[in-house]
Amino acid sequence: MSKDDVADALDEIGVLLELQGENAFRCNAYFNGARTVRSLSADLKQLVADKTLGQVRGLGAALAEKITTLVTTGDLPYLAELRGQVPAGLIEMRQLQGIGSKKVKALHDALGVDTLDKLKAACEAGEVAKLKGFGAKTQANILEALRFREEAGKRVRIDQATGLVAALVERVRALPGVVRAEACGSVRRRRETCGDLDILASSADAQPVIDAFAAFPEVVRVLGQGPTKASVLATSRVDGEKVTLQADLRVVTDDLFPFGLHYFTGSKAHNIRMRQRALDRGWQLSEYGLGTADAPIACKTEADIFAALDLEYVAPELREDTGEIEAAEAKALPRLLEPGDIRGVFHNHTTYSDGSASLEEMALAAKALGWEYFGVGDHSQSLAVARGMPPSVVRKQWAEIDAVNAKLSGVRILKGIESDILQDGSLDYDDEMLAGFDYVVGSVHTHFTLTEAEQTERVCRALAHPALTMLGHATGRLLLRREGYKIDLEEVLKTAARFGKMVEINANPYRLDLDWVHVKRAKALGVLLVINPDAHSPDQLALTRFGVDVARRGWLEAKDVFNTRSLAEVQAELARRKRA
DNA sequence: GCCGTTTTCGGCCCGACTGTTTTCAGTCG
Repeated sequence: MSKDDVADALDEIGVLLELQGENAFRCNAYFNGARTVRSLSADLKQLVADKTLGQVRGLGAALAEKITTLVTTGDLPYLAELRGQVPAGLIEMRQLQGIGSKKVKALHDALGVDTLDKLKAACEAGEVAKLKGFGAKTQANILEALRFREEAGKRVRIDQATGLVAALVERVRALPGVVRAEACGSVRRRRETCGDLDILASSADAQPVIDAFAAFPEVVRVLGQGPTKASVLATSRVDGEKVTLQADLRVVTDDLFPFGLHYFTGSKAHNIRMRQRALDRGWQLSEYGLGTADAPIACKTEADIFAALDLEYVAPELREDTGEIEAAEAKALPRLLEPGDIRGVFHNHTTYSDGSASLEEMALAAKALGWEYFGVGDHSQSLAVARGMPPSVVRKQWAEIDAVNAKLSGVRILKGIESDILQDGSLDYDDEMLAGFDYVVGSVHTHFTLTEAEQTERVCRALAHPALTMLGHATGRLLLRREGYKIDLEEVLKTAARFGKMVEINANPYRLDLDWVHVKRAKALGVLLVINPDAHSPDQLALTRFGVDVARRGWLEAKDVFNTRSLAEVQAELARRKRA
């Protein structure tokens, strides 16, 4: 049972308790516990085995016991019991915009409503409006929430969110009287998916900014609008795909901008720690300032806020309360990887398999990005659906690479391959052919339904192969579309460390796999990481930036990432590995 | 349910906005 499975179970307990009217702090303890487990960088099974779960902040005796039961038996009788007490439909009702556990419980208690269909019928019959605490407006809002359930409220990928929020921020900046405007929230923290957009602006006069925002062409519905804040549903086409998200704008005076920026960037868990730290000093921290009412502490930037609390500046990507406060206090934060540190990439496709551009076009696009090398990693022979290359085509590609390299200057094409990891864990092609490549990326593209033990053994066997250089997209997930295959990543990372193999951060925004939590773990285990765009066209090389985001969220520095090295260093290292 | 080293009880971040109320509860972030 993975961390996410355990966290999901804890979240569900929290929701079920809420729906029973349980004390909110007790419910929050489960939500906090879920978040803590989700972002644990240590191995959960190990913590269970060592009986040290209870030492993790946020996990007490009760949660430690339940997590232990979940991890060791794969089941939790307490959760099953709660499920039996609460109709499943109530959880769906709770997910509606504007409806929380209290209202769901009231609807259930008073009207016996326990499905979305019954809720709709009750609203249409006018029964909901008659309830104490409800009214005509609430009833109409519930109907609206039911109608928009399919359209909004869904998370989108970071590339989609970035596109939409950039358009909105640009419009806000152009409004009269706006001094500064920034995207905050999960977009600024560079999470792999986003559920909404947070925008902060500063202006001496908020109302006109709010009113203009609510009338932007991207806005399809205004969810709420006050003097300093507006919530809207905004939509746009990003790369041809329709993206609809809730977008919140807050407008503050410019002297409050740093506090607002910090507050609305979150995460919630990070903010709670920061507020607590302020309280420990007899101060208060909120979006309106730091200090006391009598003695506010002026801050011009976010860095000033951290400094006032005796902390190093914490980059937004690290603000998850996963140790960044402690590290900032000890002045031991990593010097995070920067996009400009990247000097080339290794896993990309050309027309030799399922890419859309030639070797030369791809290499020139890499050069245009300022890179020194472009590693090709077309598909191997077994993957017929992606036009995997039989050995004869590989030799043809090698000849063309030599020819293009002789012609081009300022960029070097490296002869790589994305070799399928076959069902038994062996690599595609025989050893002689594999030895002809500069490096080998090993990836799983088939047999996703093996058991976790089988999949783990398969990948670990590939990692043990002397020819393998790096492991591609470790779980095969497609964000918001497909779960990754079941695999014990802890075992995979330990095996990679044992054999000195690199692990890829696949920068395609559909994948972002290895995820940031495991990136942090990989670094702790001494695994060298490599960021690859898995580009199938020249413009996709720029997707590498999303991989840099993941690396930063995983606390990586330039030295932790192979493709920050120069061409000469890369060639020397690859040659050394082939001799070993 | 978790936490704490002035602790084992009494707190738990806190403000904006909405819709229901006529002072506040619920929801959200």
